[in-house]
Amino acid sequence: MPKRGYHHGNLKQALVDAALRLIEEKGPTGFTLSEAAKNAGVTPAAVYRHFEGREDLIVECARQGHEIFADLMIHAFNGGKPSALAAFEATGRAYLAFARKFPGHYMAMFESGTAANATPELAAAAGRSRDVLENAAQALSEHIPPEKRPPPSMFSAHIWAMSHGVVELFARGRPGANAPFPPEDLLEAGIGIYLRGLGLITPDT
Amino acid sequence: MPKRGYHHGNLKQALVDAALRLIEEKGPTGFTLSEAAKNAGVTPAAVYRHFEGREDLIVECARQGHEIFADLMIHAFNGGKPSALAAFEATGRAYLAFARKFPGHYMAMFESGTAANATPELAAAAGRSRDVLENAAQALSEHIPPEKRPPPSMFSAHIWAMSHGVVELFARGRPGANAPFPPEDLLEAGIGIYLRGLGLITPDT
DNA sequence: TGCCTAATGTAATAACAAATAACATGACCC
DNA sequence: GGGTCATGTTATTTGTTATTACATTAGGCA
Repeated sequence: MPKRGYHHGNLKQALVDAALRLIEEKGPTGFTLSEAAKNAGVTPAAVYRHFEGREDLIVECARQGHEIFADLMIHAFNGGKPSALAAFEATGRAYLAFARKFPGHYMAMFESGTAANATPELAAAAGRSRDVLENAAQALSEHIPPEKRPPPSMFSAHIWAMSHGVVELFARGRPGANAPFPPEDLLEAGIGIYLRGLGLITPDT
Repeated sequence: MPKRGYHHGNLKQALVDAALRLIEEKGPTGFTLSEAAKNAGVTPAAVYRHFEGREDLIVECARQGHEIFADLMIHAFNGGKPSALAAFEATGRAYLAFARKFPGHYMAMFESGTAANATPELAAAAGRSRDVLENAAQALSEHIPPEKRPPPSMFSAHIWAMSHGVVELFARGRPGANAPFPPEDLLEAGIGIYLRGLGLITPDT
């Protein structure tokens, strides 16, 4: 490898990557700015050329996470094909897949204790990922008998809440001991029961 | 009150109380051992007579939280009276009420990044509160047609996940902006739809 | 080409927190 | 009244965040 000179070349992203690895490894609490700088091969003070401080670095990690998240969800939803229901369930699975595949991003987004509106950029990215879920709920909503149709934003909030709860409580080592079930199965069953409650799945079996 | 002398009298609990106030105010990340000590009227080093360190102090906050939590849930469940369904719904409301009324405890329990099995005492307390929910689910489960009856532990996991998700995402300032609905309504509606999906609420209206 | 300037990284330092060790005080017991 | 141990303090070490002043490189412009 060609030894880099005085200038790093792409320090900003290198710092974000280092921070993500550290957050994934030691949690948002254990993460330190100094260690991220060291892992990027740079002194702590250099970080301040690109970020306002520790908090701002975490916020950027969260922002990038929301961008990836929204893209994944859009891809999973796939414009509502082949059916509104199938697309919706794929979106639910994508939620859990994201949490599994990008744990550093997920922790920065939801477990770092940073306000979602810390910066306008973060708020915009978070809004985008929320809209994806809400659109999926909206599309599926039209198959619900109107008299028992909740507002789509409530519908999507329920799904988001259950998904997030499953991730937080059962896809890590959180409560009593461990998950009694694989989180994927737990979430899929939960969403299935919920959709049945809305009349979206016929109680055939 | 008589000014205390060299000895505090009940420093251990005073430190826990100070820590809880600080966690509630500035989040588990912003909480510092030194400030908790100062708020309790004592030097930072004194803390180490009662706790192994910062982490251990948070763990004790979480443990006390689980004890309160379990007591509240037991009281809400009320032995399954007047009906299994009513008792179960009361338990769900108690979850949210706990998060509202004891935010410091709740954050220490679920947002502090401490493992739930950090100490045997914490694991025991966490197990107790989990059992309460599971028992409530078990009791209600017997009203479900056996062929569509999920294991009670899965049932309770779903409820816990949705409750936790609602608290985390919509009972604070987390995502895009704010909750589009009051968290209480959101959770009650979500649980209602879920129970309908299980055939526990007749679709009369 | 050779300087000028802005961007980028370093060194030095201050303020603060965690943790530990050595010391001081007072409560309790005989 | 004296011993002893739990409890709290002072002092110190180490590590982190953040700031400031300084050094180096890249790239534009004559």
